[in-house]
Amino acid sequence: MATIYDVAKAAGVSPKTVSRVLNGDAPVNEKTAKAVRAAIDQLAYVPSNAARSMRSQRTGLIGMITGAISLSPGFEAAGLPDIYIVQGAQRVFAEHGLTLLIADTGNQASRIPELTQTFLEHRVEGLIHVAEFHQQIELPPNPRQTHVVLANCFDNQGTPSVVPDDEGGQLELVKGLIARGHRRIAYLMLPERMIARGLRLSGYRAAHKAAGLPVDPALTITGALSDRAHEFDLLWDALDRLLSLPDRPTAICCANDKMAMRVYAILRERGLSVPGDISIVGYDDYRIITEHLHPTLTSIELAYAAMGARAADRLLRLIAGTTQSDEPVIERVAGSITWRNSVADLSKVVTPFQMRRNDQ
Amino acid sequence: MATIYDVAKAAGVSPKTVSRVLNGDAPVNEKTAKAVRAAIDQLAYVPSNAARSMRSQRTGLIGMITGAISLSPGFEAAGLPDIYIVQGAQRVFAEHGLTLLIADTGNQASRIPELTQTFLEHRVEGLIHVAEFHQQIELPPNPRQTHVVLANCFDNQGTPSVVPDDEGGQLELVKGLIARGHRRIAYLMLPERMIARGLRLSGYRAAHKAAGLPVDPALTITGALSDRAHEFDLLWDALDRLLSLPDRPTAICCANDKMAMRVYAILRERGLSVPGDISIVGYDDYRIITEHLHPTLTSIELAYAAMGARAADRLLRLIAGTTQSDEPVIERVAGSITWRNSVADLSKVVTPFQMRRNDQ
DNA sequence: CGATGTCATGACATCGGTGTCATATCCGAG
DNA sequence: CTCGGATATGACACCGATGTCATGACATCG
Repeated sequence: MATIYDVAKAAGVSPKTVSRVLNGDAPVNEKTAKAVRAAIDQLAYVPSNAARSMRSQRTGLIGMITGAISLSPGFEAAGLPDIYIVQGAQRVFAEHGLTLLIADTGNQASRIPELTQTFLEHRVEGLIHVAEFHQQIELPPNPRQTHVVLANCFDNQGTPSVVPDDEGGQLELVKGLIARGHRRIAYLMLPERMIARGLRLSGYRAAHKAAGLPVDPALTITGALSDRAHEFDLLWDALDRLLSLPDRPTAICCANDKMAMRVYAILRERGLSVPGDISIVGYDDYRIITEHLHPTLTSIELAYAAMGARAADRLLRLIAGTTQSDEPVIERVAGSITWRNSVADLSKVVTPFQMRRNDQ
Repeated sequence: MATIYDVAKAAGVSPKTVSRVLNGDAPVNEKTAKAVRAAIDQLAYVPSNAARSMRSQRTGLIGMITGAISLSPGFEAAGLPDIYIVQGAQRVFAEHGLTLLIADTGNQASRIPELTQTFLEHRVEGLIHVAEFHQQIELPPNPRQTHVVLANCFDNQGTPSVVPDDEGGQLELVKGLIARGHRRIAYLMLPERMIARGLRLSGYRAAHKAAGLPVDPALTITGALSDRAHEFDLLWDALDRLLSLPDRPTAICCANDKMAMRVYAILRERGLSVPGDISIVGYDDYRIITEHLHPTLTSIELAYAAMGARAADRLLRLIAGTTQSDEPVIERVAGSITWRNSVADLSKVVTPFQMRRNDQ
């Protein structure tokens, strides 16, 4: 591949002049510059980043490690949208002329040190760890040779993090249901060990408190298991308990859209209509489900792309040294709610005919 | 950051000896090596890939460009799993000690040249273009400075490609239905301009031909639009036509799982049961849908991870110069079918009781 | 007209490794 | 004892850019 010397020779100038044309860091006579550019085109010259970064100490690379980071495995991998975090971040970095290096742990936290080492060899200017679901992690005690930001996870070492606002999200969702006249709102929760479970439950309670409504413990039930086994039975039983309550709930919050999809099926099997007999909301706003289910499912997005972008922003500020001293270590990103047809508005009178029209 | 000179000084040896310890390319006295390793640990030394690759001319980097590559926009982005292609490829490259650089066009084909330029500056050893859905693309007439492989797309320049085996997939799917006693099989097709539409239709026909069955044109209808508008109405009408045929189909092939999900809803609305009254199969095996729908949906996977891995393999062989001369330019990857509860086996007698048990 | 400043360009060192070649040491064989 | 050969190590140049500094050609000003 052609070098800057080849170009210099072809254009009849010194390499340094070619460099100046490329970087525009000093005035070059227009005629000379034209000759240089011609030589560059003719030789299809592409400057070497390796050589450049040796002098400048800037590689323009950012590392990203995805996949299960958790040192304690055992959760079913969501397997899905953490990739949107990557996309969100990539977009921001691209705008700043930075290129993203990515590596996946393939579910083995033990591989993190070697991947980090590789990135350090490439002299990344910063590193983002992305988890598959909101969780606490523990990074190997790596001497911090570079800037690190965590996305969709956090640690107890004070590493800057960007996570979903689970508490605020559930709060808004339940507030919205209350605003639509619902008073008995059930909540099918995530598996026990998941961080989001507790946070969302707090949000659920806070919404009740804000509206002066009591929280009935009979309405909050675990709706999913971490190991996936017997999940359908669990859900069936949970709904059984909810529906046989003396004062049946008018709405059910599901821990995610997948669960909502199953709840649809179970309710249908029992001859109950959504939202006629009972309203359903999901979580994640996983569009392929929410928009294509029938009726379309109300849900709140897990703002993955936004989290990726925010994490990237944060890393850029760390690199630039412009981080505000009063920035919180953990930054929460809220997603927005899309109200679709799975929720009945009990505060208005709705005839069956109107309802049917609304739905699709 | 510490350099090899710092390490050499700390260990009381020459830089070259440190280099030898790192690379093991020449014998080093064990005592010396131990001192060097101690110095490396103590200084937290990480070798610089930039410096190394300047001499060795090997960067260990592979570039990947994702996003809509099509020069003719207008299709609804699948938005889904082209990212699994990235994962599949990443895994293979990691095994070979290569690191993946990724960039996204953000749906603008016009950005490809600049992204390619960036990768060339990083001296990638090869480049993979990934498309969001199976399509023909046209790469800018880039002087080929590096090896290129296409994934999920192909061109007319003879660039090595890895694409899904749409024809074979649909063939097997329909064959499977025929084997289960279905004779009237409808097919709800993809939008007109999509490559996969024609290929799958061929597969559908080939399966009929192989079984000696006639192909009824009334059974193949477009079930989706590229622009998403009025898609639900289109599907409703399509089903209307199918269900009012004198000899109603016993099975419907949907162009993808999303469509199958909607078909479920429409059939239910019409009081038809799946698979009691009619069997449904999807395409893509998008698990979050297929496994959680009720009844679970039979589908054939779009083997994205496998495609990524195959593309990576192919690129590695190109780089190594070990490509077989008789390799076809376009390599097709078949996905496997998972038969779930949405298909009735008409070749056996099934009582309603048994059916219900099978289902979940 | 000489001093000063600006513009355009080049010589040279340098970034941090590794390839090449030279050299020192030690061993056993002849 | 000498020599050939393996073993262990270092000196030095080089990969391809760019930062620093120097220099020559002009233009401007007092």
